[in-house]
Amino acid sequence: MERELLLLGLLRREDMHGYQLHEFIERNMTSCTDLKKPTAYHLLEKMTERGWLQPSPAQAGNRPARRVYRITPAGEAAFQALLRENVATHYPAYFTGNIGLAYLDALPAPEALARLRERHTSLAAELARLTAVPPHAGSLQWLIDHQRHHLRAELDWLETLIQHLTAVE
Amino acid sequence: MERELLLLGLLRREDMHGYQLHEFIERNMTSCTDLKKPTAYHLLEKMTERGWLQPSPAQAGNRPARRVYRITPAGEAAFQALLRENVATHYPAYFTGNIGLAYLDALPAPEALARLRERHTSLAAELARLTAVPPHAGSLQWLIDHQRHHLRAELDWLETLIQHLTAVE
DNA sequence: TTCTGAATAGTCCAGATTGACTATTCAGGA
DNA sequence: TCCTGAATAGTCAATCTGGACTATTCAGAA
Repeated sequence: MERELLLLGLLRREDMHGYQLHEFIERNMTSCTDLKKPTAYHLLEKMTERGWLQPSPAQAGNRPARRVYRITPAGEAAFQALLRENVATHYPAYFTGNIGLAYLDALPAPEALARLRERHTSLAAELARLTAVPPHAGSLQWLIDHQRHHLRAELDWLETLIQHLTAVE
Repeated sequence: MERELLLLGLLRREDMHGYQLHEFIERNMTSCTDLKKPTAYHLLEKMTERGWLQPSPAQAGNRPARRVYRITPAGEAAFQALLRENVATHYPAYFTGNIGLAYLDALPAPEALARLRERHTSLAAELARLTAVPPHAGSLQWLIDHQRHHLRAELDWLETLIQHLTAVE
């Protein structure tokens, strides 16, 4: 559902073909979703069947023909509805990485600490990488700001956890 | 992969059947994953085929026989490996709800604000609900602490966003 | 005692997802 | 010019996922 909103929103700004869409999402929207290429193509086909998109073959140079999608009025209507829903709702995020925390007591304390420090390192690196990104234009910047805020909070929490575990030895 | 860690970890503490496992996960681990019942059964079957679990039919009262799973030594080995990996790694969380934020400029500013306030309300309610939960025993408490910390950060961020948008009118 | 709705236990199958693959184009080096 | 590896564009088959379903048990109301 939200992946459809994502694709519609991009097509609203500009006609694009599948590869292009996937490329953009992978480069700029990794904090929202992890959309694989075949899934993107599948979604585009589905939305075309529904009449939300109008594909047209396009030739560029002598590359093989690509299917370029344009959003239809029905697609725009769907976008509007999905957007309103999305903005008004709080969607939970799932923390796969916390499953291990639930079983932390199965690990010898020193090893647990060592591994958590490893996690801390990659998390800090990720945050540093993100902080180095030059400011983007438009609403996309909110995504980066949010991600930064979120990673900062994760790092804080991880540090508290490590401190706690260190205290107990 | 992480869902397997989750199931193995529970079966390590106690033999259980599918319904029981799913029930527990739904009640206590919603912050880590959203594991549907049929998926849980599917995973249990797969792990059994791999030799990680040993199912045995169990009769309780005159209920229909249930398949009760016990973790095998191979399963314990898999658990250890998965746990170490999980603890040492930072897994990104995906914020489906931010897709809409990327397209916020497609909404009239007053409406965007109204909808974000709606989101704020449900987020605050969720946090309040969580804060009311009495402390749990053992490592599971980390999950609750983390979730609380995370929701607090989300709420802070949402408030900043709303303020920003209000300032621009 | 009988009935009803909730809880328990699990399954089916339609549809979503993705790892791995094909095939073409293109830039640059030898 | 020819070759190689990266980028472009998309597809296939196998697996994973979950909405909707069946069926039994149980507690309490009538």
